[in-house]
Amino acid sequence: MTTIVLELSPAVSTPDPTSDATSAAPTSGACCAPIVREAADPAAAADLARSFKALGDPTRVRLLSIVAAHEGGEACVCDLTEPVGLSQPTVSHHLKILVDAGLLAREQRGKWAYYSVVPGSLDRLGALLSEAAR
Amino acid sequence: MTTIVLELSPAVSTPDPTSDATSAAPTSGACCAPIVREAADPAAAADLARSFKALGDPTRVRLLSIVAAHEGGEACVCDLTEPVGLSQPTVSHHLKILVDAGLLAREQRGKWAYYSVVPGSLDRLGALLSEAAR
DNA sequence: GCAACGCATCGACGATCTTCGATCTGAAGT
DNA sequence: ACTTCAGATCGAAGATCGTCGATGCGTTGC
Repeated sequence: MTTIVLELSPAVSTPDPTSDATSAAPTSGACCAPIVREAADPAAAADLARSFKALGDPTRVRLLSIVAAHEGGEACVCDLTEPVGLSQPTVSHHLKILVDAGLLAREQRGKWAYYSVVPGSLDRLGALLSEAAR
Repeated sequence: MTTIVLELSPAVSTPDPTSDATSAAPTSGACCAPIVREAADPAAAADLARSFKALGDPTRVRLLSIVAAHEGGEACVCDLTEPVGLSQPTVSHHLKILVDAGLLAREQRGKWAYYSVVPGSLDRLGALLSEAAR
């Protein structure tokens, strides 16, 4: 979901460059520096935060890593429950969060449920970070 | 802190490729596919998760964006408290979390505290994500 | 010295999250 | 049909988080 777009680029009409507020405010003037670019709007920020929150738990990072480390890039729950040392319901819970975040895909084949990393999902997040740092 | 390193590359001694476990398990065999690469160890995963958790809150994403949008890439608390619509203690709390995560830097100049984005910090996280997706 | 200002810190409260055991749902297998 | 197995879902307990008002600390100005 989500079409995460972080708009940082469009320059906001550069306000009158009369007062140079960069070099501190010596006496009484305001501390505030003018805004040069447009900040991310609340909706985009919430969207981004939702994705990062899914990666904000050590167990989920490990699950993602373990899935990616498996041959074919997929693994079932029984492959994951032991390496992380948590109960099966807990692992299922974390996997659901990663699926909801669009980072993992779930496919049921017979008795087992196979999880795989959604191609490009991590790259997309990484690109957003690099772009935001510009 | 942190020297976050996510080791996903070093191929673990490819186990005997006798049984092809990729194409499901038709009858009784185990569902498990072998591990091809080494997964991130718990310490690295916790380190990564700590950074992502700092970005896992909408307010903090906005703060980071607003700071970056200011001229000179820095802003004081009084610049941030109004755009996010939260109390000053709350904003200070979020800023501290971002500083602890190594994403923001704090510099006190006279009466005001100026926050700026740590150069390369977001790029580093983004690069780790792209690498992990390989 | 004293008041005003910017900001950090300190509890405190409610909300959310992580984890578990217990239970439910489907798919194989006998 | 009944049992078995993989996995999801369901409360519940405990921990963590986000937010606030109140307060403390350092700097600036009178």
